[in-house]
Amino acid sequence: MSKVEPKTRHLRMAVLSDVARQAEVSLTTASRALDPDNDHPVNARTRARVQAAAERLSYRPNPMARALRTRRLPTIAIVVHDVSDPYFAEVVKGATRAASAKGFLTVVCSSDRDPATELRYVEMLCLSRVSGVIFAGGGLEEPHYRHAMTGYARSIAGYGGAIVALQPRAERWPSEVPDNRTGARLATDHLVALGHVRVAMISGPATLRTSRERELGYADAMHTAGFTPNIVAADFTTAGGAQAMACLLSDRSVTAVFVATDRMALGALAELRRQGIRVPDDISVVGFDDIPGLEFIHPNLTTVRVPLQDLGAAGVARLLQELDGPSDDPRVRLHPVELVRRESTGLRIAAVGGR
Amino acid sequence: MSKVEPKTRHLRMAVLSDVARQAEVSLTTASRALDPDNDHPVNARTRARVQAAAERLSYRPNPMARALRTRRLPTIAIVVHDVSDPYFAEVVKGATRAASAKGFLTVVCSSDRDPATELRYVEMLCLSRVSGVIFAGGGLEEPHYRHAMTGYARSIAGYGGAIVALQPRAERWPSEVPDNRTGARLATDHLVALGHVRVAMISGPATLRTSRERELGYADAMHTAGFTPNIVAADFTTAGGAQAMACLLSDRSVTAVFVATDRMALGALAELRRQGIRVPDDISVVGFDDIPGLEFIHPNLTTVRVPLQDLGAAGVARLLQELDGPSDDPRVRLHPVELVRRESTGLRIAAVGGR
DNA sequence: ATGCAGGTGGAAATCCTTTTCCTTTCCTTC
DNA sequence: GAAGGAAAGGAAAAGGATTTCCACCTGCAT
Repeated sequence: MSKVEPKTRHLRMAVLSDVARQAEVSLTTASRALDPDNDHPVNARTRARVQAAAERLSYRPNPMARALRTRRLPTIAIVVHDVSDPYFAEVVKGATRAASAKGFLTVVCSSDRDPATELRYVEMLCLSRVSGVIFAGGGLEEPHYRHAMTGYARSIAGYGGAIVALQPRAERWPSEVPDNRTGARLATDHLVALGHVRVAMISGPATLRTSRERELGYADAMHTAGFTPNIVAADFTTAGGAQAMACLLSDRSVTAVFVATDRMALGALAELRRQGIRVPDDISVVGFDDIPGLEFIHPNLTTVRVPLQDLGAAGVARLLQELDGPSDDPRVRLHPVELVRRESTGLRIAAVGGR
Repeated sequence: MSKVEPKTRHLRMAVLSDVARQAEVSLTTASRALDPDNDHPVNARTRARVQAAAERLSYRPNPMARALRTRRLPTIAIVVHDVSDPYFAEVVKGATRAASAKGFLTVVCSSDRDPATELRYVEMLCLSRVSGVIFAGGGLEEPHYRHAMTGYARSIAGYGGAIVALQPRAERWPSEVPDNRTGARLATDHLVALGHVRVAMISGPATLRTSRERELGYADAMHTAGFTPNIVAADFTTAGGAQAMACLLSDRSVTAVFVATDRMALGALAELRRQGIRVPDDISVVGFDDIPGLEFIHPNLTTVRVPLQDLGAAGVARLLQELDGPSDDPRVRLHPVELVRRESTGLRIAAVGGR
């Protein structure tokens, strides 16, 4: 009598055959009528009837059964070095938001910078038949793992999955990457424009292409200014940044440093404070990435803004597009970056005897 | 002649029937021999033979087929307010690591603090038949969504999935939560021990139980000290923290502030710097959570350490345990927290006319 | 010799959807 | 009026594992 639903409503969810029965059509027709692509020959009235039945039973197709048949899950994966690194956290945020808008779930794989862990993740992903994998960090540049990685990549392609990179990876895969080279040039030019001559750079591991691209931009700018580059390599960690800074300080003529990532710049800043060197009065520092939270460190870091969330979202969009079949878009799409001036850079004050 | 594998190796993966054929047993026996639980009556020699065959073919069970049958995916989900908030990022990191060690993938759902988004996520999760959901943040306290949420929760339980909370949630679900009350007491006691009398608190939204628990701890400590509590509510954002701080500063007798989260404390610190008030000389500040990166802000924030990664890992462990059947463990497990003294708190310097 | 218990393992059902293949119907066209 | 073709929709297979039900065999007690 009342409108109360039967208790069992929630216990057993409607399946396609329920819909078919209710609409008095076969399973086939029901499936076809409900196909969002709508490209099957089914009578409009029949379709409406099926859709009504589905609606009434609040039918939702079982993703697992569907995945079993279509060979892929409506899920994408994003692999990063470290989810709790603000850089990756932002990228992941952008990616999950974009994915969920398209009805995809996102699994995140944080490799902790360990190639073996990353490889294990990729194997799991491959087995799980996720629709695609976005490499935001990692991606196994190490030659030792490259072979295994290639195997998995092939296997993913084999079942119709796609791969996208958000970092420069030798164009093996469709990529959405920040314009690292231009960004580094912008940062260096800014320091040069402020009158700095001995501009050093703290870079990342030489094996990572991101490091190399940023080094290239720095070198470009230094060369056009007629100065000689001075690069010291660190490892993309804050501790590494601090150490590199300390090492740089032995050369008392350095008055400006371009640091390849904000995280390392944070370490550099900490080292400078420890040694009682004022920023920007004694030394100017510019970072790269514009990770969130920079407004709480002092002095506020001048840096190069990378549209991190957009990058994540673009990765998802690209992945979905790849899934629809290969397009003729450029394989590598560059995302523009911009210099954001804050407090850590200032005019060089000429002084006797260096610094 | 050579040991090179046939080219097709990667194209078609071995399935159970291949293993069965190779081992000369039926599908049934193959399945049983490979069951990790090892609780089926199968002859040791037969089992060995099957396992050898599986090994040889590098067989991996298809998770989708398995999921279709067993009604759940070897995947867990974690829902948070915001993945790029360091608090959640740490929790997610701990969770993904623990999950992957057990062969589970982790999907992360970042609700951006929007109940509707969260609800959409939970529906997707529910449909996807993930093995379980961990609510690290969110969880739809809003009465308006509570009903829908309860429906999904029931549906998850319906197919054998589990739910775990990492925040105080009225004991509806098994929970792993930080000992908020003790932590707040520790923080307040610390300030009192330093000679502060007018100790104020900046708290979070009144609807969140985390806020309330921390308020309770603060009030406990103030009462035992014989002082009167003074709470101003903000919204857990940095901007909110700054605003609340500004508001508190109108009372010139306040010399110490306990802030319910580090993020808000960062905002408070920024406001203090803006107004030229020295920390800890003029005002002492203590936070809560011990999010990473605090070592880069100045002064280093004294805070209450919450074992964030452990919390995430504990959530996963609890979830997996829940999946094995209900245990008789206490429903809510409290995780100990500890005060970490840094630079933002100091002795109260008595002065004439307040502060 | 008969009966029973317990260890083994096979056949088939099950999970739910998509897709292939096929039949029926109806319309067009020569 | 026969042939050809398109539209509509049904039956069944496929996808790959787990699980239920059952049969067989061995060994032991009656």
